[in-house]
Amino acid sequence: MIKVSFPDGSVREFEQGVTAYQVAESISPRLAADCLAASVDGATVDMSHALASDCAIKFFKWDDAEGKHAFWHTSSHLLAEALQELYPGIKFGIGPAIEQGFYYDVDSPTPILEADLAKIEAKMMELARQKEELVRTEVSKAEALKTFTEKGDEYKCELISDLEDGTISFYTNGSFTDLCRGPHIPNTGLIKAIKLTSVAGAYWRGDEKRKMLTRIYGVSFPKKSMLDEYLVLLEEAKKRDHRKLGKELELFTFSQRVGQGLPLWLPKGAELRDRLERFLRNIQKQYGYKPVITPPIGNKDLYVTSGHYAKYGKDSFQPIHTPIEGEEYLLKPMNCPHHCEIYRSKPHSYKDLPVRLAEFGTVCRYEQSGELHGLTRVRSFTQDDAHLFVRPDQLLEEFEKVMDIVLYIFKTLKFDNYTAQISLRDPNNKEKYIGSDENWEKAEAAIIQACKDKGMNAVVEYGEAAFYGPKLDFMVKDALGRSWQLGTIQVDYNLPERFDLTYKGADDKLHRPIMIHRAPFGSMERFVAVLLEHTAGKFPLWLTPDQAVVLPISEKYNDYAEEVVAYLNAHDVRTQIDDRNEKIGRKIRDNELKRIPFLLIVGEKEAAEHTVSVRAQGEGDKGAMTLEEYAKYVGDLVAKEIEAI
RNA sequence: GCUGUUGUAGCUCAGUGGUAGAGCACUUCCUUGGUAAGGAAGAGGUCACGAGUUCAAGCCUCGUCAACAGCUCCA
Repeated sequence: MIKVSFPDGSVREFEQGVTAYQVAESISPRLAADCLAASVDGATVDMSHALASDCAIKFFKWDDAEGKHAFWHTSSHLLAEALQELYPGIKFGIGPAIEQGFYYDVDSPTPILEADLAKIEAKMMELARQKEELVRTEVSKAEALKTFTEKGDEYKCELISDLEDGTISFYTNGSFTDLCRGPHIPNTGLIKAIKLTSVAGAYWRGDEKRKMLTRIYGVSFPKKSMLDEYLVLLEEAKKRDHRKLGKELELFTFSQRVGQGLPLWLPKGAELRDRLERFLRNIQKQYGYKPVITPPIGNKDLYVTSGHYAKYGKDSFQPIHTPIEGEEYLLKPMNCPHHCEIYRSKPHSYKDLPVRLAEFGTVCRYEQSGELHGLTRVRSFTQDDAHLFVRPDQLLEEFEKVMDIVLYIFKTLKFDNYTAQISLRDPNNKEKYIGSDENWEKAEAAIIQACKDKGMNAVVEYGEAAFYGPKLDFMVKDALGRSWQLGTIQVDYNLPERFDLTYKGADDKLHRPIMIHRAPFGSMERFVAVLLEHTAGKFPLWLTPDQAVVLPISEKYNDYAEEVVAYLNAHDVRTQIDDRNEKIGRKIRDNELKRIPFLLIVGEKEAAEHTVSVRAQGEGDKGAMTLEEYAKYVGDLVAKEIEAI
């Protein structure tokens, strides 16, 4: 007999070799039917896993992440089985579960097109209805290689050759056997609804030099109604897409004639962006930053010195050749080298440091065409950039102060579900980076220490550092769950060396400052994009383009409405008039759809009493206020939003 | 850059080889109103661009440009 303990603390005895399923069944058959996978001493296993000794068990259902993961993983095997039947000679890469569904990478002799997805779905459902059991077998490396060599699956053979002998398992469902670690759900009959969402290319093993396989994405559910709900949710998310909202709210546009990835900011968008910039400028002023301005181009030598040319020269807009032979300029791809030259423009004493140079600097990068994405990835964008030149004894404090700025901004704008990511070098690929190990270690230690001091829960990602130094990045997800880097803080020992930056110490000797690169928004473009998706276009009052629209009941009150508009604009409430010849219900509807925070209705009564009837977005009629009262009311709301901390 | 999909009026979209369409927006007129769509009339298109096939191309073929999904990349 073995002792099995449960999450509630209870312990029960079972025969040795009892399966996880049987344990669940002994509690209730209902539970057993709902369980998709189990955890035994912390390792996720199949429900058919036999318990060999005393252990702690936990069951995973659909509502658990592990349950969904097993469900989708099995769905990918079901997809593979369907593909194997429909496309003879097809070869398989990998087919994992992902955050929202699953995919399988395949190499098919006949191309698989989007139009084929319905047919494949139908085949999958047909196979699912046969309630095929997922059977696990453990095999030796030699056997595994033999199986897939005979099958002609070279991708699987490559995967197997990287595995340790003795750890290899196969899973079989129906006619399909796959190399797989598991775990899987008990049988494919649990899969009741399937949607194959897209087909796309994906490089084998993520290497663009290798063959591009066909990747089929899908999502599946244990109930048909869940799929319907999922599709509705997806539609809702698409309504928050910043590209759609940017057009609807007249914030920005693109023109094929101007060029790909080159955003045009419309008046409302430009004003909004200006408010964000002023907001940050005010903060930076308090933190001792000094504004600088640098040109939109720079001599190629500047970027050769910084090392950027060697690393990114090919990905920049190519050198501009001037009428004079031999001169070469680049469109500025980053501001750091310019700021280094500003630092060099005079000698510095240790007493001058830290020097904090800030610039809303517009940069140009020739991003691959396939990478461009709305305002989140463009070829010309403005960084809310600053470079801090600090002494070693100031590094930690200055780094933490930058973190305070980023966190203050996120808090004010209610970005509460960000991820802090410590981006370090790829330890196996150090040649991608410049500078000594010693400097990298110091820089990494400073970031880790700062996160510790601030109690910041950060994930560490290797291989995500900049080529000159490690970073602390703040990642925020868009409406469809794609992660974007917004704020970034970087520690850099390398550019000060390359530019030979110095300050004179108390010892009368020259010392090297350390640079902190930072951009709390990241870029104005990307920040506005993600903000749009987060707020679904309902910006906070202090940022929103039009804070109020005055709606006259009829044309007779247009004159009074104009008075109201003039008064409010003079008292810092951004106000427009809707003087169209329409009924009041129509004007309310149209302006609500434009996400105007306050609608001010004026008719006979208001004109006589010198008031406005206030209708707040999502709240309805708030009654009449005098103009003075309303202006103060809005002013107070705005003040509260900006001092949110 | 790569794989796949798409491109028709300001917006959302219908139109699969034979005289370019709808709804909304826009303009004018009627209506002058009290908290989410009042009525009528009108104007608006080089069917992304360029070649080709055809008696005839928005529709078929090829190329270019751009957008979308994903991969790769991201100073």
